[in-house]
Amino acid sequence: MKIAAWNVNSLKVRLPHLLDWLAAQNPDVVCLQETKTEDKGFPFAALEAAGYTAIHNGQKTYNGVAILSRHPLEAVHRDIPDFDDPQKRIIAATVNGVRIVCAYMPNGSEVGSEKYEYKLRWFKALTDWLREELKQWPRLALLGDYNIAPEDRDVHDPAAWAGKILCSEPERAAFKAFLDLGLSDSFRLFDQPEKSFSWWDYRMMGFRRNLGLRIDHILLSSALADTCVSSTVDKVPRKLERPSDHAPVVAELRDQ
DNA sequence: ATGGCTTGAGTGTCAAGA
Repeated sequence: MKIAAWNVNSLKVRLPHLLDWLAAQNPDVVCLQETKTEDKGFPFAALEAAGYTAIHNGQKTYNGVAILSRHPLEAVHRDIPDFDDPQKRIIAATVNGVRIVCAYMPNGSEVGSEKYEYKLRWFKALTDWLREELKQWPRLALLGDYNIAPEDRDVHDPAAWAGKILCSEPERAAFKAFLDLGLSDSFRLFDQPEKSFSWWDYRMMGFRRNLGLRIDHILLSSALADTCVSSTVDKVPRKLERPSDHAPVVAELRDQ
């Protein structure tokens, strides 16, 4: 089973790229972040025609997450339970016995800001919920835009980013809390090229100069990590006209 | 140089992203 995550930065704008990418890569499951639309604006019909059923947790202008699948989606769940949050950042479902959790994690704006405090509270709530999900679903994948670069090697200029948003120690500790649940960063299960990133700033020719961060991740429970045969970043869509600033990340799982 | 692009909202210009 091939699973993927992609922050599309507006599904309305990126739908042609998404449809081309689905046809080229034929993933079984795709988790989308920043659809930036309500359910009524979601392109269910176009995705159905491409062979995908979809579920969406939509919001106007900001956020919005979706799961696309070639297989039936079961036990659909939206939002973090018992966490009061109007922002639509979580959708989950079970596909072929694998619990898929799609997350658009908060950006945080600036270290010390209100949004940063929200970010840290949000991560704590997600971690607490995942601990319970893992009891019910030992085969679990957490995919999406984490808005955290876990290590200095995930940052093009670690000195410039030291202590800054996406790289601060409390954020990295929040990422490590996922690992402490027994999840593995699928990308680091394999040898990877130096300076591998998943996001590049639109400004300053960030992509051409590879001034990026690796902030989009696929974490796998131990039962799933044992079946993982590859984990990569697909930079091809980032090279297109009018791209998302994020590239899709992809992991392949051996069938059980 | 705290800017630089892109998007959605809405039609002038700003918030938000990372």
